[in-house]
Amino acid sequence: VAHQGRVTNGTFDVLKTDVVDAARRLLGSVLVADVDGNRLCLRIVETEGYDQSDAASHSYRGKTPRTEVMFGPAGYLYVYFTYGMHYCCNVVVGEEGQGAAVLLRAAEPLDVIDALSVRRGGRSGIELTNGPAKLCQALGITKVMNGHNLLEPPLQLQVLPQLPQEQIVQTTRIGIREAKDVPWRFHIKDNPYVSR
DNA sequence: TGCCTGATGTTCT
DNA sequence: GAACATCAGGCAC
Repeated sequence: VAHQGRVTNGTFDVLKTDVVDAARRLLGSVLVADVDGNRLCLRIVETEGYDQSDAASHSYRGKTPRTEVMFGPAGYLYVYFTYGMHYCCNVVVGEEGQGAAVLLRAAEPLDVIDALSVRRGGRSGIELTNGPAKLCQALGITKVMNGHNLLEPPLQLQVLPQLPQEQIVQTTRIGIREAKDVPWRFHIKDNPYVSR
């Protein structure tokens, strides 16, 4: 993996697939984040898929200024602001114009970096990154990162080979009102950083 | 351990 | 004006 070294992603062609497949593919993949001068790797352990056919998705009612990035090419970051105080981030997937993205709900830090704890108000352990807004706060992701190309610093994505099926748990999504029964949440089995 | 609520601003009806 | 892809702290059990 890109530990301390160079990230070697050519393209995100592997993400030009349906949202469920992409959400599974992103589990176990690695984020490489530059936080206060440190290069830090995190393993994605929980994802949720959203696409235009889906009443819970921001893209459901078509392209707006807010959702424009969702309709762009795969491999870009879609960041939205919610509940008046939190940011959440998604990886755009599928073909351009499709309006599909995968919410990153939790990740497991592979490096111990104090900067993460500082950004999270002195918290530690699973509390650093076990939720979508916590993850954004820990990594310093805000609206200025909306539309960021994930091939480039300060936040890069390395898509790794898909995990074996027996390590993946599939459930309904969390914290939504519409389309509650759509089972497009995925997480790594028994990983402590998974929310709930 | 689990429910309830306040914080706080953008988007949509 | 209401809803919202959330979180943290408080209180009851």
